Parts: sequence; structure tokens; C-alpha cells
Amino acid sequence: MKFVSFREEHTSMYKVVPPTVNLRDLEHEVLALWQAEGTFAASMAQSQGRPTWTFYEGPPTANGAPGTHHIEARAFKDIFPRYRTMKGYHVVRQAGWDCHGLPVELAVEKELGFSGKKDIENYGVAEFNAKCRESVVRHVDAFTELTTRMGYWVDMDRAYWTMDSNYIQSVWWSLKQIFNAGLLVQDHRVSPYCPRCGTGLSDHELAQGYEDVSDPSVYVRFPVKVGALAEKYSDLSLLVWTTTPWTLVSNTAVAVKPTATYCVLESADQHYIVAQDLIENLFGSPIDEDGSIRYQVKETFPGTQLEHMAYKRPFDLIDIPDSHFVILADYVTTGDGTGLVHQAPAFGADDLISCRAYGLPVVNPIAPDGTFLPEIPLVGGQFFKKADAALTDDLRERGLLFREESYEHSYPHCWRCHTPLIYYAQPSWYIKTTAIKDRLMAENEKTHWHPDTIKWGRYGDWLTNNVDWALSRNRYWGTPLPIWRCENEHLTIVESLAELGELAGQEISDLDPHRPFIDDITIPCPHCDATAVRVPEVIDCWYDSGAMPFAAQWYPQHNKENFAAQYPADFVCEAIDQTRGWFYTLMAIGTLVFDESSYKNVVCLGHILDEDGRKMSKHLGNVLEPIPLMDQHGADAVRWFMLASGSPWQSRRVGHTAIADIVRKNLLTYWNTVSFLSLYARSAPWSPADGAPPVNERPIMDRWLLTQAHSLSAQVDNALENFDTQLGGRLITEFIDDLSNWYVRRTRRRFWEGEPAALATLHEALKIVTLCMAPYTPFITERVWQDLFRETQPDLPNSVHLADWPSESQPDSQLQSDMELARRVTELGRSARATSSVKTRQPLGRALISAPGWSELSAELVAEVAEELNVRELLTLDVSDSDLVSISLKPNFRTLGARFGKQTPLIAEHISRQDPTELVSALRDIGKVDYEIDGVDGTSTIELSDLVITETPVEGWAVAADAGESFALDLEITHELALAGMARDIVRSLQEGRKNAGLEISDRINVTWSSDNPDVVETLSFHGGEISNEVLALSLTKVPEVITGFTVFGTESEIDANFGIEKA
RNA sequence: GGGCCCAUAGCUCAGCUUGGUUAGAGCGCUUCCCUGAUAAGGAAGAGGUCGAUGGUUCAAGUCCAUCUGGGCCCA
Repeated sequence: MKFVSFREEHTSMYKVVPPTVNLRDLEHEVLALWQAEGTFAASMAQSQGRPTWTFYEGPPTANGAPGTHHIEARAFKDIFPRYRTMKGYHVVRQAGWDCHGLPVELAVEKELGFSGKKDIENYGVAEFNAKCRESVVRHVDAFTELTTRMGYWVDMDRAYWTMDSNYIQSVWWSLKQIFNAGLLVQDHRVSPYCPRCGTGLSDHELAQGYEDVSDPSVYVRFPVKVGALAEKYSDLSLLVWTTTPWTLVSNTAVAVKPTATYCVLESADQHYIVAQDLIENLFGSPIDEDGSIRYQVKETFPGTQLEHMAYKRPFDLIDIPDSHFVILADYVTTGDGTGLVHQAPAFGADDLISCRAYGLPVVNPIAPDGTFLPEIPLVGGQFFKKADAALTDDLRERGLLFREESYEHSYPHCWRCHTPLIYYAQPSWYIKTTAIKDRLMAENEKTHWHPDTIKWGRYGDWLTNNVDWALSRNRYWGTPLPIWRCENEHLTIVESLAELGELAGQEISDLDPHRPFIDDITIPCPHCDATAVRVPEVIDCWYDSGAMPFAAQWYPQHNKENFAAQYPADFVCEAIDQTRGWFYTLMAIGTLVFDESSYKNVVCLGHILDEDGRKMSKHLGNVLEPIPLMDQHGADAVRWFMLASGSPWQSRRVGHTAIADIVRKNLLTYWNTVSFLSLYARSAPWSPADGAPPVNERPIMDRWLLTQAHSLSAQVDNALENFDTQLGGRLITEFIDDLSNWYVRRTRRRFWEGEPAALATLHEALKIVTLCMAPYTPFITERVWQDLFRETQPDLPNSVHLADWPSESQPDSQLQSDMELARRVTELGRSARATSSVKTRQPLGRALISAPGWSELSAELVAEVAEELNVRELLTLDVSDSDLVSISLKPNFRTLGARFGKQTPLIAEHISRQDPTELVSALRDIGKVDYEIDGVDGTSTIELSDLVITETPVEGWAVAADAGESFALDLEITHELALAGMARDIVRSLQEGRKNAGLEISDRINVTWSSDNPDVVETLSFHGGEISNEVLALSLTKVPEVITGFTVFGTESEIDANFGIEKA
């Protein structure tokens, strides 16, 4: 495609906008422009002093390369700050990087080929942590590149790093607040632990290592020792099921469900206590095949009645004082097993919680290497899983084994060495979040969730079942827990290096607060004369990120005022997996430290899947690399996909076709409209400074387009205010379609003529839609702003991203609904044309239209429809002219149903039996008709609105009808119409000839023609002026035979003539 | 094993809050039309038991229950 060239005196202030565009190149040019002009900084400076709208960036963990899913969250994190900035707010956007934690350590261990803590200790903690730090910096670079490339405006120069000394000290300060409130304590916790590697594992690792195994499944009798039931029934036992016989050594209690029904059952002279729901599973049918009674239920009672019932434990191998009775626990189910659950609190998280509620001790006979302690009889020194056989044998010999099976299930294994993991109680530091549960619930109540089902669904459930936060990790690369302990168990917590230095009597303000350096600092215990050393743990890195509202400001040592102005956030946004992650830690820490949640609005996104609906993973090889994806389609298109294709809250499939579609449908259509304006404004030439008639004096199409544009800005404003990017996107797409395929299509001719009203209208409409799109697609809109607006309207800002949201004005809803009607009628007209097989270029004389409201439409609007359909006259079909019209009726169930309820079908049937013409005439004359209908009480009154009427002309016309509106086309082609049709055919042929000859749109031509066809001769003589005008011909000359001009094209069979075109 | 979300055309998705008798859009497919911005546009057509079953209702894609399948989170 060639660019249009212009003579010097024809330049307007618009830049040349080529009709084709390479979005990738365009985006890189825009990035360079923003860089050169410091646009983001200008936007921040310009909004300084305005009301703040606060956004918190959830820091991505810098432990790997960013993926396409990061574009999703970042598109949302970008659009709302941009939108709010346009709405007059100052939106601080500080980037952040999550630096600590097991994911980083694991990545480094992998790089170094390590297989556990021993390797790290041998390598040296200082060296290892240095590698972690280096790995973080490396991965942050990749995130920075992604962030810049996609146009996510966030202040990366002032980014917070959770490994920064000031950040860590801020975290320490908050921990001290919590500690002082008595909510930070040391306790036991059960966590998955690899006995071979000697380390606990995170949930993330756990998920990678499930393997299917076959374990023993044993049912064991626990004899009941004392109490009323034990006296009443001989040999009474609790029947208990477990798949981990090795934990029976540590049996501490038996749990039952308080609300379930239990019973005493007699079978073969033995008595058992089991859940009633499970009797048949355990004992089979009550009646044997030969009719004898197998067992008998003696009595039933609720689980609560068993509480505190003492029993004889299965093994007396280790000492567990004050234990061995029945406790109540809600988590017990009666879906499998016996309904009585063996409790070993050292090896089960649920067990630990339930047993702790009864003050039971936690006794752990397993050494850190996974073997039973050597002094224990029977199993001492055995690996825990290997002990199952010996223990089961022993139970069998003592007659306590009721049944023995094997059980297939998935069990977590170490993903590195495939050793079965052990759930293992270890001392651990906790934040007692359960103590502030009510406050958390109250804060959640005030929070606006999008979608709101999360609030009391997934997230609310999580809060309701809140457990204390296990804060500590026995690891290396993390924020050290700032607690020093002396041999007398006195605890001292510090809030800063300054405080620590004072206590230690050393100047350490420049000390790296990480391990191992911090571990070397000892202090004299303030409570006694012993020396206190730091406890070895680091903290959960989720605490780091949850502390960012204040830690990012290095509060309270720095930025006290800033912090107050920016707490809590108006907006946070992450994917749904953060409900229990960052969304929780943010709210919990905010509530713990400031008694107020850290955010007011939260947008919770669904996950991104591949084209086949599978999760993207390196393992499956279906990962979409983000930068190549954006370079292929453009970041704007990818952003648009994330923001507006499908529900953001739902998991969505992302694929090339969907994104390519966005480019074609939205971005290129928009771009071409821009190119169109530039082309004709420059051709005219015209610039906004040249002026245009006031809007109310412009043609109806102009007034309509502008009212549509104003509606658009109001509706998109409303959608984004409610965090609904999908709706906003749909509205913009519809507008672009209206603009390109209705307004420009209908108005094209006025642009050829360089009409200021049309140019000014399109200019203004493009400005509004450009502003509305700017937060979605910051690149293409910026380029358009530079090309169409920056030069032509010097009073406007230098960047679309420095502009305000378009001001609102009252839309003309009458005009909008009139246009909708006109467009519906146009559609019917096109349909009628298509069925008639008379081509659109052939003018027709008249059409009859029946549609409510049609007769009230302005002549100007009717003329638009007539021209679009190439029909001379559009008449209203007169219903009273019953020779021409046939009427069909359908009952309107919506209005009838509301009035008649159950009797609706009777009324509807009655209506459809009436003569349609008579009924409609009567209703139009009188307004209502009364019927007496069988089965319906009293008189039934029918009104016009109770009917859906379709009026169609009788035979001989080409008809299209839909939903009560119809269009009938008179197909008679008079000689005069035929000539007019031929004239248009000739124009089209000549235009094509011009195009083939490569002429510019403004080139003038001379045309020669020859033909023996009398119709052609008549057409050219009758319509010659019109034709010349259309094709910019200075002359239209008949010649005996065609002279070879600039170009010659072949004979059109229908026209039967030869033409020659020559550039004038 | 528990909780939450989802299921609509060959594909990607609207519609469900507030029930109304012809369930839409885009892509793809077939035929035709139109084309001095457009990688466009228009018309017609093929393509749907709205996951299944039951219920509520005069009326269910829409409300309720159960089930099946998929996803996520947690064990």
C-alpha cells in the first residue's frame, strides 16, 4: 500500500497515519517516547496534591522467570491506577519484590546440585545466602523487562525489596508489637518432614511428591476400663481404625464426632463401640445367610456421651502421662473407618489441635532420622514405616486386632529422594491469630470483594476456620526472627539494628541482618545475667509480603506521614490462590498491628489456562512465553484479552486465535478509522483550529455519534468504577463497530468533500474513545494521541496518559433509540434486498415499512436509511389498508403472565384464535377489548401491549420481518431506475480502474468510452455529470474506439462498453 | 475426604442477579452481496436435548435439590 502524498500547501496539522500498522514496532516507539519524555514521572508529578487513591503491589516472588499469568494480574494492576489517575486522583504505585523463602532457596539448591540442609551447612550459610541474593536480583531483571514491555506503570526505581535491611527492621518492629501484645509464642506444630533429608517441606513441595502406595489398614480394639458402660457390657472395646500402625505407639486419645450417633454392638460375645453409620461396613448384614442373627445393637447415644471415657491403650512402650480417654472433634467423619479416630498428636495436625484442646501431652518417640528411639522395646531403632509389621503382629498375638486389610491411597513423598514423609511435631513460633478472629471477620465484612462470592465463600470459610499462624521456618534465607533467648528461657525481642546494637553494646547499624551475621550477635539478657543468643528460626516469607503496607515505607523509622496517607489501600489485586496467601497475611498483619485491614477493595482473578484448558506448566510444555507473545500480537492485544475476554474471575483459556481476533476486530478497526480521519483531514485540508458548525447544527449522524461517544465515556466510567473491565471492553468494542461500520460508512461521502462538521465530529468521537481505551491499551492510544491530537490541539496534554477522563454530558436517549430503530429497519431492508436478488447498486422505487415508532422518525434519519438501502422512498405501511397488509399475532406472555397468572395459557389460546386484523383494528381504535373466556373468572381485558404484532404486505413484494417489525420492497425496476443502476455500475467500474491504475484519491482523470449499447449511451448522457463528479473526471468523452490511456480495463459484460482512464 | 467455582453452537465466550414461549456474539464453514480507510463490512444458511435427573411455577438456560464431569484450594 502506498502512502498518500500531498502538495506542500495541502498539509494540515494531522500527522500521516498509514492504513497499515505493525503493532509491535508501534509499541516499541511508544516505549521510547515515554522514556524520552518521562511520561510516567510527569503523570505522577501532575497529580501531586490531588486526593490519593492507593494501590499496593503484591510482590512477585523472584524465584523464576515470569510467565504469561503475570501479564494477567499486572494488566489489572495497571488499568485501575491509570483510570483513577484520569479521574483526578494521585495514585502511588510502588513496585516490590518478594525476595526470601524456600522457593528461592530451592532454586539455588538446584543450581548448586544440593540435596538438603547438610549440603547447605557444609557450603556455608553466608555463601549460600549470597547465592540466594544474587538469584533474586537476576530474576527481578526478568520481571522488570516484562513490566516495562507490557506498559505496566509502576515505580520500579523506588521498589521495595523484602531482603532490604530497612524492610527487615520494619518487619521486626511489627513483630515486636505482636509479641508485646502476647500474640507471638513458641509452640509445637505438625508439619511434613523428610526424615532422610532432615528438613521440613513446604506445601508447595508436598504437592509435587504424592505417590500411590499400599498401606496396612488395621481395626484395633481399645478395651474400655471403667464407667457405666464398661460395667454393663463385658469385653467392651472402642473399635479404632488406622492406616499408620506405627503411630499407635504414640496413641494419646481417641476422637469421636460430637454430633454423630454411636452405639454398643454385640457380636460373637464381644461388645464394641462404633458409629452407627458404619455398622454394616464393619459387620455386614445383621442377619446371616442362614437366617441367624450376626450381631445386635444394644443401645445408641450421641458422641458427646463418650467424652472422657478411659480406655486401655494398645501399646505400653513409651510414657504418655494423663492420657488415653475419648475426646470430641468436629473433623471426625463417619464416612469410613469406625467413626472413632486414633490420636497421635505428634504426627497429625488435626490430632495436635484436638488433643491440645484437652491439654494432652505431645510425645514423639521418633528421632529426626525417622527411626524409633533406640531404648523403646519392640521397635527401637526401626525406621518408622518398617515398624508396622512388628506392631501389627504384636496386636494380633494379644487379640486386639479386629481386622487387617491393605489400603491404596496417595501419600506424600519427598520429591527429591522419594522417602515417605512423616508428619512430625516440631517446636515452632506462632502468631495467635485465633485471638483476633472476630476482628478479622469484622474487617472482612467491610471489605469489597470482586467477585463478592469470595468474601464469605472461600475467604470467609478460611477465616472462620482460622488457626494460629505458624510463623517460623528452620531455614536460612529469610527474615531472621528477632528474638534472643538466654539459658533461663528469658525472651528479648528487638525492633531494629539500633536497639540490638544498644543491647549488645556494639555499633552494628550497617550489619546485614540476615543469617549467619545476625546469629553472631549476642546480648546480655536484660532479665538475668546470662547471655542471650538469637533463636535459630527465620520467618515465613508470607509475613514479609503481608507487611509491605508499612515495611515498604520502612515505617516507623522512615516516612511516618507518607504511611498514614496511604493506609489502607483502596485497591489490591491478585489471582485467587492468594486468598489464603497474600490477601490473608495483608489483612491479618494490618489488623494485628494497626487494628485495621490493609485494603478496602480486592479484585480476585481466575487462573490462565492453555488453549486446551490445561494449567500451563513447564512439565507439559504448554507454557506461553510472555515477551514473545507480546511481540507477536502486541502488548495491547494481550492486555485487552486479559481485561475484557471472558470473566476475569473465571479461569480462562488463552490462545493465539483469540488474541489475533482482538487485533483484527478492535485494534485495527480503530486504527483504520484514525487513518481515515487523518487521510481526509489532510486532504481537505482541515484542522480543529479551522472550526466547524456547532454540534446542534450538524447532520443527524454527527449528533448521534457524539451522543454515543458521551454515553460510552459515562458507561465505561461506571464499569471501571465497579472494577468491571469486561463490560467496559464490550462497550468500547461496540462503539468502535458503530463508529466504523455505521457512522463512517454512512458519512464517507462527506469526508471526500472535506466537510468540517464531519471531520470535527469524527475527531471528537475518536478523542473520547481514545481516552476511554487508554487504560486498556496504553500504546496504540498514545500513538493516536500523538498523531491526531497533540499537534492539532496544542491546549491538550502531551500524552493521552496525562489527560483527564472525558467530561460527561447528558446523552440524547431519544436520538439513540431512533437510530436503533433506523438500524433495525436497515437490517430488515438488507435482508429483503438479499432475498430479492436485486443487487444493492440497483436503485429501487419504494419500500413499505411497519414498525412501532417508524412514522415519527425524522425525515433526515429516514433519508439515511433510504440511501443505505438505495431505495428512493420509504413509506409507512398503513394497517388499515387491509388489501396490502396481512397481520400475524402472538401473545405477549410477559404482560399476560403478570396479570393472569395460572390462566395465562387460556387467555393466550383465546387470543391466537381471534382474527388478527379485526383484533388489532379494534385495539387501535378503542385501546382495549373485553372477553368472556371459559375457565377464566370474570371479564378478561386485552390491551395492545398484550400482543406482539407483525404486519407484512401481501404477495408481490420482497419481505423481511422480525419481532413485530417488517420491511417490504417493491421490486419493480422502471427504465429510469435501470439507467440509474447502470450509472452506479459504471462509477464502480471506473473506481476500480482508478485503484488498479494506482491513482491517489485526489487525482483528477480524463475518461474516454465507447459503446454501441443504447442504454449505455443514454446513461452516460443522462447521468454523465453525476458520474464525472463521483470519479473526479474532468472530461467524459465518447470515442469511436478505446484509446490506450493510463490504464484500460476489460469490457463489463453487463455494461457492454469500453473505458479508458488517463490521469489529468 | 472437605470447601468453592465452572459446564450454553465445531472453538472462545455473553445471557442467569430481576423466570416470559424464536437462547445471542465473535471465530470457523457454505452461498450470495458490497467495497476510493479497513488484514474490513452486509445478507442468508448449516450448527444447541443451554452437562444429567428431579422439583418449584401458568411458564425454567435463568430459581431449588441431587448427580456426573472439569478446575482451584485445603487435607
